[in-house]
Amino acid sequence: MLQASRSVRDKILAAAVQLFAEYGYHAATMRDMARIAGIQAASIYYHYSSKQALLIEIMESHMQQLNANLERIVSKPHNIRQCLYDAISNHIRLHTTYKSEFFIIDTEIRALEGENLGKILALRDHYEYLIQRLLLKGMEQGVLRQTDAKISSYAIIAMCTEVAQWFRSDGRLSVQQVTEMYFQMVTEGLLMTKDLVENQEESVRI
Amino acid sequence: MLQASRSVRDKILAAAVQLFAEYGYHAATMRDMARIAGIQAASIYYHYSSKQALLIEIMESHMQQLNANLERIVSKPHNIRQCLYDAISNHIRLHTTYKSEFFIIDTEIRALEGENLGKILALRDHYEYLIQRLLLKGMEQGVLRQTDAKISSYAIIAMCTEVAQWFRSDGRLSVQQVTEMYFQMVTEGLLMTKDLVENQEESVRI
DNA sequence: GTCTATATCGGGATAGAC
DNA sequence: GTCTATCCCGATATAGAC
Repeated sequence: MLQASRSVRDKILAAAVQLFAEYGYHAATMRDMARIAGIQAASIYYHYSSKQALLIEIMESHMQQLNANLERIVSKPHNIRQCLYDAISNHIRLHTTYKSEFFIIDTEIRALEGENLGKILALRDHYEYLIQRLLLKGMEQGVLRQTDAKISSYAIIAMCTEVAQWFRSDGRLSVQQVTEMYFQMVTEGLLMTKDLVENQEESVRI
Repeated sequence: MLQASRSVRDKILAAAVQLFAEYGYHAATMRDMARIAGIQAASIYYHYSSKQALLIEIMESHMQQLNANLERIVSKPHNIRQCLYDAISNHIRLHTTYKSEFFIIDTEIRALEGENLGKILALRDHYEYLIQRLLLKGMEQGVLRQTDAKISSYAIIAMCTEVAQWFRSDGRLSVQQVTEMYFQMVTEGLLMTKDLVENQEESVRI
């Protein structure tokens, strides 16, 4: 593939990401996309066969990256706590770095046609399976509380995914700060523990 | 308003809820809506001025109900822990009872036009404000750990909202079971605490 | 209040020149 | 590879009869 053609392809894809995220798949138009990419609408079809082809490319490539990273994390011989931290870190890092792309994945599943829907659902299911297996392993080892692994995985994924909706890279919090906050929330929850209460009382006494 | 006209109005609204949730606002058509309601497309416009009017009615009424309930909960002189439980319970109960409606609220914000967007965002902001105030009160009283109230509120809301995406009223879990699981997750997290480890060891020994 | 008929528009996609 | 021109369809919404 020639350099010049790749560049236009990328511009089209970037424009699609921007418009799908801002207006939604159905409300985004090929004409607007072409305008942003600096070409005519018809020229898009030399690079992509349809609007749907753009959607599936955006969704599939990023889901695959998310999954590949998680595969690598859970296959390492780390302890469960570290694995869980890495998994949350990966999820939040990708969802903040590729904010628009993952926002599209999160909100445009309904717009997938034919076998495209199955492809993306399979990737999502596999991701959930990896998280659930991690949680179950943690429960077996006695590191994690006994909970319903499915429900816990949904809760973790939902809260970490939603970061893509409000995170600003020029905001007051860094990706790492957010990751640490979410990890603490997932592992320890919000309630003050007896230990902490005692520590607090001690520090007040001292 | 006559009884006969109210009935058709409700059928149209129900059809809109179903189609907006299934296909998304822009992909849902007035013709399909009319077919489901058992009338012609043109007849819808006697009851609703536009497709957008249907969307805002669905979103506004349910957001108002969610907010009104939370207002009532936080104004009661309960302890913080109970208030937090009631808040989570209210959120999950409404999101499972009016699954499609809240799914629309969660995914079609972008489809709101003109001042409608501002109306819904104001309701959402107020809801977040009430949750944050509850969390801050809990921190002041030493019942809750010191965390960033904004971030914690986002995490709680995100995980409880997502229940609407997978919950089935004929599934294996009741609304109350789900509520208790999520409350435990929010308050205590997943990690096994020292207390629990000791208890577990004791019960093994015994 | 509901209908039939239709105005009006904008969308995705294609044909074929260059 | 990119263009101009256009096809073709389906969408929201309106007009006006009944």
